[in-house]
Amino acid sequence: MPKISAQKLKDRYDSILDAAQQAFVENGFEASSITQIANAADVSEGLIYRYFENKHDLLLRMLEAFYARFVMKIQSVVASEGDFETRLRVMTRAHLQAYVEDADICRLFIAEVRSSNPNSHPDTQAIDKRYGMMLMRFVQNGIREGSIRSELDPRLVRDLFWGVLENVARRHLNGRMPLDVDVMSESICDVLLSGVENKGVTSSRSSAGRNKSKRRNGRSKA
Amino acid sequence: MPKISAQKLKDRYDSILDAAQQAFVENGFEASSITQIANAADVSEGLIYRYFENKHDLLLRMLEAFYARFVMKIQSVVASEGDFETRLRVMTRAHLQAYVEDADICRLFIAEVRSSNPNSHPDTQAIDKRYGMMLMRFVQNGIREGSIRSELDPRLVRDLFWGVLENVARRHLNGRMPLDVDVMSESICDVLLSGVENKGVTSSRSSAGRNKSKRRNGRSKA
DNA sequence: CCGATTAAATGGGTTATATTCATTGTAGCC
DNA sequence: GGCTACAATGAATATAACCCATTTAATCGG
Repeated sequence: MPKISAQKLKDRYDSILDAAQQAFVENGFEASSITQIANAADVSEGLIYRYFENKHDLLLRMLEAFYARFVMKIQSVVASEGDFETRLRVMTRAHLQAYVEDADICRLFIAEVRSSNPNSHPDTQAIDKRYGMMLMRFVQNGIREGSIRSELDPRLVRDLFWGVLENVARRHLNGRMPLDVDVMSESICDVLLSGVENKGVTSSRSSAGRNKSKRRNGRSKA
Repeated sequence: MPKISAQKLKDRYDSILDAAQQAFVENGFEASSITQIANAADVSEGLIYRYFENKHDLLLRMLEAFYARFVMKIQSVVASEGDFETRLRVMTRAHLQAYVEDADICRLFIAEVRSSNPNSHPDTQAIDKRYGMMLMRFVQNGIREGSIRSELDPRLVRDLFWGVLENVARRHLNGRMPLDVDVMSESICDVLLSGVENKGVTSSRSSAGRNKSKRRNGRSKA
């Protein structure tokens, strides 16, 4: 056969990837078979192994493509004007929105990225790392602009943002509650910025403002 | 063959579960074979299917057992004396500690619980739910005691706690950074309680205290 | 103590599916 | 037009979960 044009190769590649994505999203990774994907993509089973290393590699490439789109979306939105708080609110909304729109892929994405241990699957780790770096830059900008307390470890702040976003999204995806993206993202930003502590004197107890000074700086240790 | 004593049955069950846990932890779920587990447990392959529905069920039972221990640990520690803040610090430390001690099982746990979609695997969801309920009670106590702002949605607060714990733990497990549990848990509690916002007038910008009143109550909508 | 009963345990057989590879087809080039 | 290099095929292979007919042995009634 021929040394086919680059375009044709790309098309074949894409059609296999598309078929795989649809299969994985509909039936999950395990329940999707190479045969089924091959049929859907109108190629032989063997050909898949010319374009992809194996079934799992097929999943990874699919997730990478999804992730690239995801990051692009978030970044374009974060690059917008406005102070840190505005950008935080916009980003949070976009982030949740993406989860809601592509719930099924997100599940696959999270499962894959979270499960792999670092020794195997460096590709997976790389996806995760890029994601984290984007958030990290975001936080660092916030610190630079003076919107985030500069004594905080930016990595911790990033994990805080990251964690609450993923958790809120996941709960709404796995539960059956519909997620009002606008309302929820606003609440998230509020609590991220202000913390949960009750600074008023509402309490029956006096725990609220207790040893604040000690906490803010001191390593009291336990 | 005999109707064996309940004790003997329990022992067999446990020995299979132990072998499975070791295999899964060392090689991961996929890479562990029933044959290998059967050999390690000194039983025939077929017998495993008398005690467990299938390989995946074996994983679930193993994770349930792990999770039961985990919750017990946390609960015993949270039940301790002290105000909300103290309990929060103690719980956070215990939580991180557990992650560090059983890193490999935690990875399996997270992967399994996070990946499954709600339609399949109700057992998995149940594990997750109990976990969430424990945290939820914790938060509600904090609100009742007046330590957490009562206008916050407790579910959101729970997701905040949950998310940052998991994310911090995961990053340290997957990266190679050692995690200083005491130091990190203190930082986490600080930021959870106080939020990230810079309330001082350090900033070159005026973003810090800008529309605070609007934020605290109003649905400004977007 | 014995043999009948019944459930535990075995392990070879079955099935399902990812992966391979010897073979076939064909696009581009001389 | 034939040559060649590579795309493409799909039957064959390998592996591993899972099934089931058969075997083994605890328990108990006599």
